[in-house]
Amino acid sequence: MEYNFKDIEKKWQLYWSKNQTYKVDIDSSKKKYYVLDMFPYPSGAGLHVGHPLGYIASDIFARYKRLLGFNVLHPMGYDSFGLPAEQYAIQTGQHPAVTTEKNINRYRQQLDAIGFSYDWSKEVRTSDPSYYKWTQWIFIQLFNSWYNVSTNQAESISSLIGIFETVGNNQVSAVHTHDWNFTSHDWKSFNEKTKSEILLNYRLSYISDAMVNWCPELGTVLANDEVKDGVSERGGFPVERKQMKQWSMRITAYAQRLLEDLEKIEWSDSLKEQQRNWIGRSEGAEIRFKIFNSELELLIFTTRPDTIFGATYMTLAPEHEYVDIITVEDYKNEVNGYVLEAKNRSERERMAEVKNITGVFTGAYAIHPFTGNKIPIWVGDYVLSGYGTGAVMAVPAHDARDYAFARHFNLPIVEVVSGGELELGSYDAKEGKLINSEFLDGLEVKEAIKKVIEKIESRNLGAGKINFRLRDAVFGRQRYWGEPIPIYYQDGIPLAVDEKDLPIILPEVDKYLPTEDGEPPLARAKDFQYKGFPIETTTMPGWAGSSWYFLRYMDANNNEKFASSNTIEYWKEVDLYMGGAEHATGHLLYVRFWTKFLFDRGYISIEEPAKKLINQGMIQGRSNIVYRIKDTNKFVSLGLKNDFEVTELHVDVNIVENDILDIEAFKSWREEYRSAEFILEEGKYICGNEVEKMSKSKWNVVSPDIMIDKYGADCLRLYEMFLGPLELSKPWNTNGITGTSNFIRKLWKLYHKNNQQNQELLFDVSNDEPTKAEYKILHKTIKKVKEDIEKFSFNTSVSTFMICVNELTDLKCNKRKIVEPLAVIISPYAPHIAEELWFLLGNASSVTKTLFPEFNDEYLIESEFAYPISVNGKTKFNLNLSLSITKEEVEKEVLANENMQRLLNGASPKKIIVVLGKIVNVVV
RNA sequence: GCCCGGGUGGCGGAAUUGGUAGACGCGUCGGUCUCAAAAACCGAUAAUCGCAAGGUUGUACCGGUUCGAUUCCGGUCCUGGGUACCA
Repeated sequence: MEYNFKDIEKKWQLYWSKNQTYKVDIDSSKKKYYVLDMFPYPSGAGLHVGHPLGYIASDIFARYKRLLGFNVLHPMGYDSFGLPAEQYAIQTGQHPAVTTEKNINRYRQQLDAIGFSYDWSKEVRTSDPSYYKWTQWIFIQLFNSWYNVSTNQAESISSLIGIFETVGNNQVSAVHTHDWNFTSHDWKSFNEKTKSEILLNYRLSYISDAMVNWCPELGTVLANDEVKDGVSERGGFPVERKQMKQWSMRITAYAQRLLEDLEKIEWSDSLKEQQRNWIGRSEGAEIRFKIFNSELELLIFTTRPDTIFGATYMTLAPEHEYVDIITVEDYKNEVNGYVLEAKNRSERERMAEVKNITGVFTGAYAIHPFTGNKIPIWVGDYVLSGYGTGAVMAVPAHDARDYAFARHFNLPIVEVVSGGELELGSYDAKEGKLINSEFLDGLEVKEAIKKVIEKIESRNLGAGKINFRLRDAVFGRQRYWGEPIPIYYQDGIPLAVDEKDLPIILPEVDKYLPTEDGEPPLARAKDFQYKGFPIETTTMPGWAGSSWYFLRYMDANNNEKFASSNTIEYWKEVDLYMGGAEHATGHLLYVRFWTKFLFDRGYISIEEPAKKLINQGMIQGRSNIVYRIKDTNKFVSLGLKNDFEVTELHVDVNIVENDILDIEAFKSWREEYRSAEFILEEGKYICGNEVEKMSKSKWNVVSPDIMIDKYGADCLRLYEMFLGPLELSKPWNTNGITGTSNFIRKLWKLYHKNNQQNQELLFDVSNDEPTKAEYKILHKTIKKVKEDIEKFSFNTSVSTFMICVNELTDLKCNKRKIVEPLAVIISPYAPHIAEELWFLLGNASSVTKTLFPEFNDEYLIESEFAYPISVNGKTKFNLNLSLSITKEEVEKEVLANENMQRLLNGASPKKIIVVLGKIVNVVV
């Protein structure tokens, strides 16, 4: 009988769970290694084949590290708060906790079937009160902290209050929202409410005004994702942009450190670059422009203060507070209309439609601080209110967007940097000499920037400034299914709930919708109070729970602390973090932020959550299409479809194999197809295909269950790794799975022989000493696979296994001394078959406790001699040749090789490539 | 629009990071075995010209650097992810 994966995989999975094989505890005698997967959101569709890609890769690495003797923490859990469960609850009335629980159970079954080596005793669920108790606790720590710029760290709010009481805030250098000067005397005279407002100005979690997508019809705030073409995706109701009081997190306090510390971690350059761009540090200046006939001054931020003499107009964001104030009467109608229209377009839309230039003149003018010229003030939606000061001095000669705007509205363009060969406007002039710029004329750009900032500062027109694109993170959500924010309001003053009273349990509500007056769903809860005062009714965002979960795994069942200090000290940070690149600027920034905060406040001793990060690519769906001839129940095969007028229909990919439709399965798939007829090609119905996002509605979701049932978990694991480089996105297709399936069967047959009588395969290994050739095959494989695992190049190691098994099969090698170590090196990839093989070989213990075999170089060398290459009588270097070639042949080939001749006078070749005794190429 | 990826046979992908392009697997074709089929095994398989030996062209497209480019540089096209309340 062939390899019976069903029985064997079940047997070992049971064995692992019974023996708690993968349970770990801190062990100071061993080096630790922490392998973490980004935990999944348990969706109703179940796990699909895309999920395990990263999980298999990290599992391979975790198992590999165990084989090397590390104490490996490899946990798993669920990011179980989220919007889909809430949407489902709104539709069906089922409590999100119920559906979430159901989904989690399904996920767990599916994960178990793949044979992961997780320590399930450390499972976490973000929606579990015993977990979110600590999420709330961290929120309170943030609420009770401020960022001291002088010490460059977060400190307790009580130290700030102490400073206020003794000296006021004049000497305080803190990250805050509004400027507000007061003395200690003033402070003492403020009432509680004022004090509270002042402190909120400094706290790391605070209340602010934030722009949101408000849908009056649904009475709720929508994600940009939920808004399509200006209307809500759900229901199609109009959506408007609106300011709203929201809880926020002062992540901007950490902008510089988040930027700098990227140097300390081994994340991919592209991901670091994305974070750098997201943080968007830019050096420049803030400059005040007087407004003509007004007391007001317009504050702008520019990265190019040197081009100030090229500023020919000003542009305000439509949301800018001055728009309404400065607009001249005659222009009011037009400006108001424009602002109203711009307001309801999302930032993304506004930026995306850059070719569609719009704007209006306000009728007002600013005064150029150096020339005294009147500069028209415009409103344009290419200026965003959230960045800088929401106002720019436009220098059309040296900025593409300003240029386009100026050309469109016929505004003057003054060139101030010479030396550009390119056309005006497309020339950003980062280098060159200043012209038309009075005291800056003749200076290089860099010098000019310095000089103009000095001038601006000395004349008190503004100051040099470092600006970040990063914005504070809006933290409140008008949703039900999230962590309650542990704040209550006493006479309108927000106060933190006492830590000993945590968690604030998510209350029951009659409906998961906002109230009639547009209050969040939690406002429906009866007696949602603390000490008789109302509790905050917005909840935390999805990213809250995931911003610290890596710490909870260390000590998941601790009721006294989020994790005990000795576990935190032992496990420290994640050594390998595996997850999708789509989290580059969301989760991966927030988790770094919270980690730094917890470090500042002394709760942990690490400043970065993860040393090394690998992004696995996304697996896309590969849909299959059938073609129904219009107004019939007749389906035509792909190659013949052009002869007919057809409708394209998605067909369940599970009843299609290699694009060939299983006609019987199709007929019973749906009632309406029972009597379907087919026009075939060569007796087959060929389906079309398309690569798209995996989605239930496209019938292209492939669940691992079916694959496991058909081919086994090991086969699925090998196949997902074999599919291509881990980091690349790729469509799922099962066309090649027979390859890995064949490999497993071949491996099985390698140490089984056929029983002549009943065709049974009998276990059969020999104790003979392997030959040199056999050892070579083994050690070649060990070397390659080890290198591949360390490079996360799992696809090529699967190839290596295949070559190895093919070669051993050719030699009919079933020797124990080869098969035993082979089982070990295969075990990270295909743990079940490896374990079974190990067991058959008479080893009781699990392969997970074995050491990874070292490769031996001696077996890899075939023949070698060093050949000295001489130039002008001097020996320049030795060639090490590893394939059979004679001295005479070398001489002949070296002399005959043109490249060699040309190169001998220059640098030394590193390598000469020799094939069948011929030098074919030279590496310098 | 902006930021970050990717583009190599019929298909998934290799290529020691500048040195024999196409490893390995799938598929297809041919063969062995069989009454037949399946399975298994063996062989062929980038395109093109040629009976053959062998030649030519080939890593999205255009150009550059180099003795030599899939690899480095400049530009273009297509495509995936992110774009701040999806997770």
